[in-house]
Amino acid sequence: MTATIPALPSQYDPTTTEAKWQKFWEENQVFRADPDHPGEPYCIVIPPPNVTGSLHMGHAFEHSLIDVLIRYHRMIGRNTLWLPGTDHASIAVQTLLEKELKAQGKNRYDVGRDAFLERAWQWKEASGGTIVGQLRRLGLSVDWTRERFTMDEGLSSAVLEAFVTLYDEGLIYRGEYLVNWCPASQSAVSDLEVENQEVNGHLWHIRYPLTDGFGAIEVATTRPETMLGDTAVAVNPADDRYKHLIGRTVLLPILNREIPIIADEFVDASFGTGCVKVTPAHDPNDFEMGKRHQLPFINIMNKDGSLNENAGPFQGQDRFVARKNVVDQLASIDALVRVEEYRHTVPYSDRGKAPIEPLLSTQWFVKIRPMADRALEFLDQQTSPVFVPERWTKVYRDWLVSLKDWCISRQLWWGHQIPAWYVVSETGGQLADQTPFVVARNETEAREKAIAQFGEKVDLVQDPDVLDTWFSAGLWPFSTLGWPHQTVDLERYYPTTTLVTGFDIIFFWVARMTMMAGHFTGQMPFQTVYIHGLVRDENNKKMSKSANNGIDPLLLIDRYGTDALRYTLIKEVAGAGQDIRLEYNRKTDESASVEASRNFTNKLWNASRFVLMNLGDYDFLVLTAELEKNLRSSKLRTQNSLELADFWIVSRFHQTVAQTRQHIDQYGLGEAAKGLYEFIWGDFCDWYIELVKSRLQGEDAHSKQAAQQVLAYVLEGILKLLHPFMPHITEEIWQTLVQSGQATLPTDGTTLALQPYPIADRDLINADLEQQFDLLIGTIRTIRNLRADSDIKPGTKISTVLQSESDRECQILTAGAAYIKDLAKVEALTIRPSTPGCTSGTATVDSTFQPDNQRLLVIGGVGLGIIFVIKIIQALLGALDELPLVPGFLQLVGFGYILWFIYRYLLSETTREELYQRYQAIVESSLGQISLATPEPVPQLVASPQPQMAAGVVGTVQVLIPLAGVVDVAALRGKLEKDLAKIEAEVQSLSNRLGNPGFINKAPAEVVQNTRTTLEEAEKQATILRDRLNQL
RNA sequence: AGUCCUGUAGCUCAAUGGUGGAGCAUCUGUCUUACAAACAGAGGGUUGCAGGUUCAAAUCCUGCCAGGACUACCA
Repeated sequence: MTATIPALPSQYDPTTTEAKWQKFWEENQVFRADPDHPGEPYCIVIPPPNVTGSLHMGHAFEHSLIDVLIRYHRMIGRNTLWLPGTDHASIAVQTLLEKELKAQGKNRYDVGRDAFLERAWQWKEASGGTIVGQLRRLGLSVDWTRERFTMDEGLSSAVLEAFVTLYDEGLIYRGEYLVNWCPASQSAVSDLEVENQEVNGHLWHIRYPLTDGFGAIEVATTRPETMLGDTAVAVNPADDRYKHLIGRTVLLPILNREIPIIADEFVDASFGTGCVKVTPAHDPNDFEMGKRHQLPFINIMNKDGSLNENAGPFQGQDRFVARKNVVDQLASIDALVRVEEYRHTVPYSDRGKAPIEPLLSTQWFVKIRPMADRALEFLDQQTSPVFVPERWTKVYRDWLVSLKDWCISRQLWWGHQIPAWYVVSETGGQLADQTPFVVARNETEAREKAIAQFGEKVDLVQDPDVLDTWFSAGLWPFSTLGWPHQTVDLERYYPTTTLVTGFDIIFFWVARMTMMAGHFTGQMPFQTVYIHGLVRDENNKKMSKSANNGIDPLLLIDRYGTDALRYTLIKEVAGAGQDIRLEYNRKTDESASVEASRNFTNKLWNASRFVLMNLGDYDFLVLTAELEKNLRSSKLRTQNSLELADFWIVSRFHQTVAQTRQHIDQYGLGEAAKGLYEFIWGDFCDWYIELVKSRLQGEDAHSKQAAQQVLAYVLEGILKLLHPFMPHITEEIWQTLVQSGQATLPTDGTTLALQPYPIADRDLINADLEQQFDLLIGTIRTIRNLRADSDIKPGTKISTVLQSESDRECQILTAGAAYIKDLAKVEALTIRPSTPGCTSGTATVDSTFQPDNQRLLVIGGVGLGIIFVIKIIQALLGALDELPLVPGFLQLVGFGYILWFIYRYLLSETTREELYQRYQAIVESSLGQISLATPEPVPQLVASPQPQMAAGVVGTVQVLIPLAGVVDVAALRGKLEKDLAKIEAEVQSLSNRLGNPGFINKAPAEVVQNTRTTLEEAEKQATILRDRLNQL
């Protein structure tokens, strides 16, 4: 059975493993959603990546987060669906294809609409799968059988339905407005597709002479060519400098057009000269002013960005050429006052990468107000959707309140063509702005409508424009599930549970989905919106194409594995929604943080190898079933050879289960991931595995078996807990573990991904036990620490004395004596009580050791030990009888001890048992030394003189290690003094606090009590250290 | 300009108002029979600055400073 195990390499190789399981999951349709599954639905629709895109770190981050949520909910029994897909990205695809055509010396009009679209579909078939293939490498548990595309048949019909309905309801209209024009793509774009960039420009000051000949007025502009379209100059009505000019006219230079000086509140008298040139057809503010004052709207620009016939001598020139020429001419006619260097923001087209021109044109718009108000109602009255983190609610709300009508038409071909047909027969066969139109689901329906209105002889031409990609994206959560048809999926999975996305598209996408969903489905499309942060680069900058600072996730996956990358991204998230930073070295393509996660996968791999190597011939189910039975039948007793360490790790495990679930339920994915790291590496690998090693190699078959059971049980639990975060490696190990060492692909599709997530069993969590273990761990650490400080070689076995005045501490130490000896490499361990105020040199087994004559001394020592015990008994009797007659210091000490001893050990049965165990431990440790072959430190059972000892404190346990050979007293002293100084500072601080009446009176009693307890302990530690120092 | 987020060890981040902890990195030891991608140990802090509230502030309030994001832009 275990034959395959030794063949496992000592380093985990993610490359083959990850590909193997990705293929397995997909082939077995493990993630295919079943509407009939009994669980409560848990559905997430993917934020559709752009079909032209390739995987960037933002995708990797977002999808890792979603996959954790999805895998977790699938494992806790929810009916889970993660629906994937892509959007068609009108402008991006069109730009790409036009570039191709341009390389062939053609444009889209040369090839025609149909051929162009054919090419587009060909391109989509050939290259549109890139991003989808890359998503697969992330190991996402999406249901590929339900993959959608915004231009597939179903979604296209949803778009039609939505458009026609909105139009019929008067929520879509057509009109002439100023839109953001992208001369590069020659299309309108929405406000949101505009990216403002700071540029170094100029502010040109131009003089406009008054037509009546007396003086001139000075205006300033960053776009001097627009002066050709000026139809007024505006001043603030309250501006005393210009009041007298209002109503008079100026002569526009070059064109010599007479334009009025108007008064408008919009003008800021304090900026520049306080005079503004007004170009209503080329500036949004001027557009509003133009409407207010009924000014003429003069459009001076063609759609390609060149100037038109209204630009007079500059007709045909590109806008930037014209700008220079206009400036030159203004200078030549002395109308240019001055040129100022000026830093300002210029709107750029997000896709076309060219400066936007505000341009007057006829477009289609969605009337936003009624839909936004509906979404606001859901938010204000039903707190729907819920935003995580909560602060984004305000951003979302502000946006809904201030939304303006949405321009949805794009002068492009790739996309959903607008279902409006112009009755061109009414306008002489031409499609003009005023041509009447009908809106319908298809041409047949359009023709019927047109005939009804305009008679039999109608010629129809469909609107050539397409809809904004976000129009179809706004329908995504329900159109992908089948809307407008009432499908089983829509019934079962809508509204979806959670939407996970970045805050940069709350406006673009989230608000549009809520508006559309509110309107068409009467409910919000998701219950919760989890807004995650950005991935920043190593310099804390947002990763973006324009900054070219992206880090390729595939490069990191190749180097470290998908699991490592996913885990890194998730572990970095603090709380919900915080930005994360990714360490990266651009020269070597290495990332320290991903490497750390890779190391973690390797740690898990090796821990699992260890477990598998030590399980022998086993049947996984039998092994864990047996343990379950034993854990529950006898809890903390040890009849089943389960011991302290076993109960401890089981308790820690269930604690971790509870904590992990709680974190994930509250979107604390980073905390959950970090918690698992600590448990797996810290508790399980560093402590538990080390603790069971001797049992696995020991003689006690029952103890060995118990350890095997616990190892298997906890390891399987770990794999389940970690699966949502690191799906591949956990699947690989789990398959091997449950197949009793075989690592074959299961033929029945059995997978970790469908196993139930661990449930925390409160009965197995034992806080007291964990606390006890903390003392053992602390003690082991202190001994190791003293060893290192004292230059004791790691391989050397030593003697150690642990002394505490606390019964409880002595009990714990005794119970864990074997662990301490094992992990701190202690050969002779003495645990003994110390009376208060008498922390060393009592009449118990003394801790004086000498490095020679060991054999003789040991024999003598054992003898003396026996005599010592007898003496105690004698002293007990003697003291009772002869107390007044036996003076002397030693006897008094002995008597004090005896009284304490009786009280402590002899009055009850349990403490008598403890005494016996202690005695056993002492005997064992002494006998252990007899078998030593080489000279070792050995206890000399004489009270004085004091030896050289390394000393430390943990809790109120004094840890003493006798030192052999030449001892650096100064170093010992330095160490002790340093420790003491630290403790004394703490004592001082605590005393001060307790000496403050305000604190005693006002602080909660519990806090005061805790402070007192801490002070007592600190004082004890200080006493111990001072004592030790005195004896040096 | 407005809104929001973030300033804690060299780096990345923790700490229900109760007196600052991890992981990486560094340094020192160790190839101890799962793992050197490891193990054991150590050092490292005026919590951005200045006030205020409080018995008590990294935490709450105010103002600055720095970084970042978003929105709107003044021609």
